[in-house]
Amino acid sequence: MFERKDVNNLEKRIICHIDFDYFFAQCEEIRNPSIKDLPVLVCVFSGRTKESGIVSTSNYVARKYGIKSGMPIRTAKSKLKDIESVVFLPVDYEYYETISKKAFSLILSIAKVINYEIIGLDECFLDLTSICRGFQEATALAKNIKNHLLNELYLSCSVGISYNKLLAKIASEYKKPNGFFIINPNETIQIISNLDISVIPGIGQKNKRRLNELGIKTVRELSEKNITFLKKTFGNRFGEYLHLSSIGINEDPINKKIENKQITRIKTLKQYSDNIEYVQSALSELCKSIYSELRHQDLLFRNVGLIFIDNKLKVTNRSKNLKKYTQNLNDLTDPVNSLFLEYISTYDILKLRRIGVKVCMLKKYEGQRNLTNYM
DNA sequence: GTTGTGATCCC
DNA sequence: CCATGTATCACAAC
Repeated sequence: MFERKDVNNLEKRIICHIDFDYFFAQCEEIRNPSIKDLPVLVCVFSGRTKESGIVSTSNYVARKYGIKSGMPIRTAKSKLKDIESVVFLPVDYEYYETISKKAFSLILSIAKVINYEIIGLDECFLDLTSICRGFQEATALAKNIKNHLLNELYLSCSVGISYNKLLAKIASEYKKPNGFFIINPNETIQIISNLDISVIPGIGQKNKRRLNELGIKTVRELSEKNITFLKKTFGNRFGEYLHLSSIGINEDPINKKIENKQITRIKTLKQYSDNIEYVQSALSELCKSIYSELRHQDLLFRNVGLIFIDNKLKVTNRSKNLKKYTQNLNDLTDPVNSLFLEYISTYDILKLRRIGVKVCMLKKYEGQRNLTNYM
């Protein structure tokens, strides 16, 4: 009884964050080790022109030259124009997925955790509270995991251990790549205070800039701001989150049962287009792709949305709720078509660059059969 | 509460 | 004509 109380104390948890290093590019290195010492750039080619698209992930050799995620391929090429051999590869999501699955099943075979959370293809949290007696045991376990990943899958990762998710993630980030770092409770403030605010998840380009404009650059400076000020400036929820994060407090639970809330498919058109039939056929492809994902996950949906991105990269959304949950393809394509026609009717000239289809308000199909009697 | 839209993040 | 694809959340308006 007393022990259980301890385990439930959120301050006393043992949380481990594992992050596979430069994952997509590392997968390519695993497939073809001969490219290891060259800059490797895994790219999303949009198909508009031969070179249009962005860099998804690059290895650390490429990063030395200033290559970053999200950078246009053209920009990356100009940064690397003096380098003799550079490897540009298109994303091969399915291949990365197979490596990812192997890696996580290996991790879970070593750490018999009840509570874990997999995020995307390259990240997970493990709650080691109930299987380790302290950070020391957790360290041994984590190093064991690191070794197995490296020896069996040739995969390097960075690991952070601390007593909550926020700090575990900051810790894994801290010594990347192939890193390992622990943040003990009594060291938290000292370690995080001098870090840039961008180490806090949720502070990206926009929020970093806003905070900088308020004179806040480091975590310490953030912690010195009044919480009511932060709430007023950034909204209640995010403001409170910022304040608590700045002093290392985070009580987010680890839970593996986070279900998809939406499924989106976005596509860049080959050329700007106001040709209705052309766009409609593209939309129809996206619908089919979403439909197969819905079937794959056995999900019903109740909301259908469209995303339009025009030649000026302005984003517009249109969506509508359906009368009830459904899994029919027609219940997807019909609203998509009507939303599209509604949207274009408000424009004289339309230059679409990218289009997207989204379904949300998702629900597992299971059990639904029993409920139909009552509907 | 429900519904629709835009902002932001991360890669 | 450099700028992907996907997910989550806040918030306004009803």
